[in-house]
Parts: sequence; C-alpha cells; structure tokens
Amino acid sequence: MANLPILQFEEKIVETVEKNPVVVIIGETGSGKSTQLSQILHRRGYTKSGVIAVTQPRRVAAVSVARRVAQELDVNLGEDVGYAIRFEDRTSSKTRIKYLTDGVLLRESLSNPMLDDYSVIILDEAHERSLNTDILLGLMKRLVRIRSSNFKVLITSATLDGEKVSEFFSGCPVLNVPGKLYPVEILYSKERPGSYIESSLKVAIDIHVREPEGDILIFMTGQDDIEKLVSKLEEKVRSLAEGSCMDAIIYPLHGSLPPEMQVRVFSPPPPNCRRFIVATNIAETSLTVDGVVYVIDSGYVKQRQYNPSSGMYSLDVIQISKVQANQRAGRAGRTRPGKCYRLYPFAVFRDDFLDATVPEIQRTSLAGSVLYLKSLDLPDIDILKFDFLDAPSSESLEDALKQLYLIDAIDGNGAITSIGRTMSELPLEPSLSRTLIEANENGCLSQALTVVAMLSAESNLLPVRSKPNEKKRKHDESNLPDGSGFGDHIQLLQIFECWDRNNYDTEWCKQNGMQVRGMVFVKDVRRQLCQIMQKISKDRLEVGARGRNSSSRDDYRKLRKALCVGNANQVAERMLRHNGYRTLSFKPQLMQVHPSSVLSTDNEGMLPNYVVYHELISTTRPFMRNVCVIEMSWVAPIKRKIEKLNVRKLSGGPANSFKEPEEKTELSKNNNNAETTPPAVSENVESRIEAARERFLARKGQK
DNA sequence: GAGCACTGC
Repeated sequence: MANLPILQFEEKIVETVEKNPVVVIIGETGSGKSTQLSQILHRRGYTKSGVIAVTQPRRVAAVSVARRVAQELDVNLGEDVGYAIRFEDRTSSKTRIKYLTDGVLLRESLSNPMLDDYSVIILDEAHERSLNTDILLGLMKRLVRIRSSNFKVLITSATLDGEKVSEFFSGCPVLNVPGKLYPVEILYSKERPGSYIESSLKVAIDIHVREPEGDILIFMTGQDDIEKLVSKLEEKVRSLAEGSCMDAIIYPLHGSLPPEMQVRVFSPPPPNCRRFIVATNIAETSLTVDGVVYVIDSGYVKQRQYNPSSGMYSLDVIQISKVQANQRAGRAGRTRPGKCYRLYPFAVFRDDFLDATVPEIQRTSLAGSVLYLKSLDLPDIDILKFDFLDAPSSESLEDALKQLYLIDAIDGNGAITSIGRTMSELPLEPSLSRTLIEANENGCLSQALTVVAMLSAESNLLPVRSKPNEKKRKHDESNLPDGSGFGDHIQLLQIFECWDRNNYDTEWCKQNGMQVRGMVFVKDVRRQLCQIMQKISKDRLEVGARGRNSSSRDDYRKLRKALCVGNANQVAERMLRHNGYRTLSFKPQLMQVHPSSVLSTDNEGMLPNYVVYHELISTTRPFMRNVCVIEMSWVAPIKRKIEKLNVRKLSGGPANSFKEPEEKTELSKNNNNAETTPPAVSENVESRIEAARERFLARKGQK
C-alpha cells in the first residue's frame, strides 16, 4: 500500500479538491485510485460532515474494494467502511466510507434527491460509461450547483476521455495519477487476417514455442469462436513433439460458463505449464487473470445494440475502441513486462478505431431511464434536454416516451402518471413493472411476481449449450412443463411452481438442467419485488408460488391479460396466411417466433393470432423471444391508443418547464442562482438534439 | 429449426 503511486499525489489531490467542487482523476490501472481516494479524503476530514460514497459499475468490485479498504484501515467491514449492493446492505450508522454500485446510488437518489448524507461522491470507472454512471454524471452536475460548496464530486476516468469529462463540468481540473503497470510491447499485424481464429492460433503457438514462460490471454468475440479456437489449440499442442516445449493447458472463459468453470483460471497452474486463456471481453474488466504476460487481441467485440425505430436489439461483432484496445493490452503488464499482439495494423488502430466505446446510453432502450428521470420531478430538468455527457438520439428518446405512453406511465402530454410513479419504485424494466401493477388489480399478483422475476434472470437459467450435453438436455427438458399452449411466460411460471413444490431443491434444478444460481437469483428477486408490492398490494401476498399449488387456467388468463397491458408496446399480429408476425407499434417488419419458444401451432398448423413478446432480437432474422398468447379483444384498446399517439405532444410538455441550460462557466462559482436562469427558446433545444443526433449518425456511419 | 457479449436496480 505504501508505495502506491497515488499517495505521492496526496497533497496535490487534497489541495485541488479543496478549491474545486468537481475534480477529474485520470488513474491508470494499478494507481490505487479505487481504494486510496476515499481514504485520503477520510484522513483529511471529509467524513466529518457526511459519508464518502464511491460508486462502482459492478457488484463484485464494490464488495472487494470495500473489503480491502476495511482491511487497510483495520476496521470491521460494515462499520466504518461498508458497501451496498442489491440484496445486500452492509453499512451502519457508523459507516464513513461506503462503496456501492451506481444502480444503488440512483435508487437512493429517488428517495433522497439531494443525497445529503454524502459529503463526497466519487464516480469510479466513469470511462466505462455505464448507463447508470452517465445518468449520475448529469445528476452530479446539477447537485454541485444546488448543494453547498463543501459538497465534492470526484470522477475517475481514462486518459482519452478525461478532457471531455472536464469540459462537461465547466473545465474542472484534471489530475493525472500514473499507474503501476509494467511496460507492454505492442506488436501490430501487417494486415487484417482473413480469419482471426486461424491467426490467433498461429500467433499463440508461436509464442508457446519461442517465448519464455507466461500465460497467454486471447480475446475472441463469443462462445462459438472460443470453442473453435480451444479445440484447434488442443489439437496443435498435442501435435507438438513431446519435450520440445513446456506443457500447456487451455481454458475457455466466457459469461455463460458455469461459475465453477470460470473460477478455474484463478487457481495456480501446475509447474512448468503454460496456460492459454481464450476469453470474451469478460477478461477485459470483469475478471482479472494473474500470470498473463502475452495478450492476443482480435480487435473485435460482440456488442448488443438497440434500434429505436424498430424496437429491435441486435448483437453485432464490431471493432473495439482505442480505450478497449489499451485496456486489453494492459492485461499483459500486471505482473511483469509483457507483449500484446494486435491482429490488425497500426493504421487501423489509429484511423479506424473510435477513441472510446459508444456509451451504453446510445445503444439501449431508454424507457426505464426516461421514467426514472421523470419520477425525480426535478423542476429545472426536462428529460429531452437533460444534460448528458453524450446525448442519446432524439429518436431514442421519442421511442422511450412512446413506450411509456402506451403502458400508461405518462399521459398524452408527457407528464408522469400515478401508475408511472409506482412503476419507478420497482427495480424492473417498465414493461415488467406495468405488468405487476395490472396483475395487482387483476388478482394474479403472485403469478406475475414469479414470471417477472423469472424474466429478470432469464439468461442465467437455461443450461449451457454444448454439443455433448445437447442430447441429455433435450431428454431432461421434456420433463419440464410446456406452458399449456399459452407460451413461454406461462412455462416460466409453471417451472418456478414446480421448483416451489419441490421445496426449492437444488437437485431438482440439476436434474432438469436449470442453473441453480439463476433460480436462487429468481427467488431473491421475487422476494424483493414482493416487499415493494406489499405496500401497494390489494391482496395478502403469499411468499411461495400460491401456497404450493399450481395456478389454474383462470389464473393463466388473468396473468396473460396483465402481460398484455404491460407489453402494450410489444404486441405482434400474425400474418393471414403464414406464421410470420408483425409489430403493431413499430414500423412494419416481419418477425418470427424464436425457435426456442414452447409456443405451438393448432390443428391447421397455425400459430395464435396475437401474442406479446418480451424481446425482439435480430440474429439471422428478427425473432421474438418469450412470447405469450393474448386475445384479440384485449388488443383493440391498444390499437386505438396507437392511432391517437402524438409523439410531438409527448415530448413537448408544458412550455414553462423549459429552461435554458445553465452557462458552463457558472458552475463552480454561482451555486445559488439555479432559479434565475431564463426560459429556453425551444429552437435551442431542438438544435441541440439535432446536433446530438448527427453526431450519433456520424458515429454509426463510421462503423 | 436457431443460437446469447457484459453489467445492474
């Protein structure tokens, strides 16, 4: 700890924080910023007037960093130093330094918008640009303006992004804290390889044969590529003459591996053995593998993006950004000098790669975030001109408003409704929280809680796909309920009820190919939602899935009706002559039911006329994932609402709520004149949105 | 008859 680089900058940091409400800290990997910044300010008395909060984008980071700081200060975790993540609040009235996920801080700000428990808020890892951190950046900008001048905000970022964040905060000071990485030699390819699997294979074997010991980390885009490369590597390594080089052991590493397979990379390798770790970008930030000396970087990543005009997600392989490339290279220099082999030429890195990754706020549906901001009721903040570091497109904001309108969260003028207020209390995407509220009116809340909890965890539930497992899984799956012809939501309900009847037995999960951890998560989510709904619930809520009984067809019908209301923006109508569907509320497009669905055809081979879907995802074709059968009579009111829809009105709002965005230079000096800013000219707003939209399109065009 | 990168309340 004593030799952490950041400690040499203690005086400078304290002095700068003293004089400025906002400071940006550029701290490279190994600088100790996550553990030391809070302690420095604690030493200097900043915890006398309040708690120091440090946000993290990931749960594990919040927990492990808090644990580390408690150790260094020699206090019990949960007392002077604590953490708060979903389902787990380890803080007390004694807590002075609190680590928490950015999502938890957003929740707290819902009940206490001034966040006045905190004297200092540190947004750590802001360069990752998570949706939550981006919203917090906007809220912090407002907060330093309206709270007293001894409230401090620190933002840590990456080299390439620091100036931009500083500009956002009226040119606040930027401090550089060097990291403690060993030098990493970067080697570029002469040209882009035809196949980065083959190219990685060749480079990896070259390293293995020629270079001294040290593990090799290879960045691939997804499970498929990883499995292919792993088997090729195994074959090649076997074919090397025995004794010609050291032993090798090859690990795949990606998110859908069961946890016990993931942690294998943390146990030390056998002696005289080189490890090959073939990973997705899970190894870029989330998991740190010790012993890596060589990195092979394909230059690609698989990324999910949302298209607001079609309401569809797609998963695309795209080029990484410079920040990502540097992060990957840094993985080679953690224990000693390393080498990074980039499978692309320097010119591609310099000219083609974006400086930073497109922030999440520009690639996801914003319905939840827009509802969140509306529920804050900030008199001086209007969602359409909320001050974002990078603004989302107006198209994306309009899509969010449209979605919210169709599920009654906002009215025709864009104002939040009482339903919308209740929805914002629930830690769920809007379609799911609306479903719960309707189910409560409907008398099927218990069932809806189950389905909604299952959907929140869905990707963690299904067994891993792997060739030898396939047969076994098919066989096992036939033992699971089938949704009784009503689709996937009902099946999810039936599965949970089955597990409930089996006393939440983990063996039952294993026998049926369900992921134990995923199902336990569902139980936790359901319990949490239960507690929140208890306050507004009409019925008494049994904690179990209807007292160990199965739901009836009547329950299913009520539930499907609630799902229809909650997913009013995601209704699909079947084509007359075939089993393709089209959406009602987005521009017309043909979609299919995902082949993994349990939805079945009738005697004539036709699928139901109307369904709602949970998600629209384009892979080889557009697919609806998780569909539920609904009745035609339920669709009529939705159709009427869509016809009446006027997006301009939704985004207009009352004219007097518009205010000129404050002058940037005023931030640090004038803390108390928030109310004196003149009303904005709407042209100004529109031109800002238009400019943001053009920036967005330009970026998309570069791709 | 297709396939899912990674987080989080």
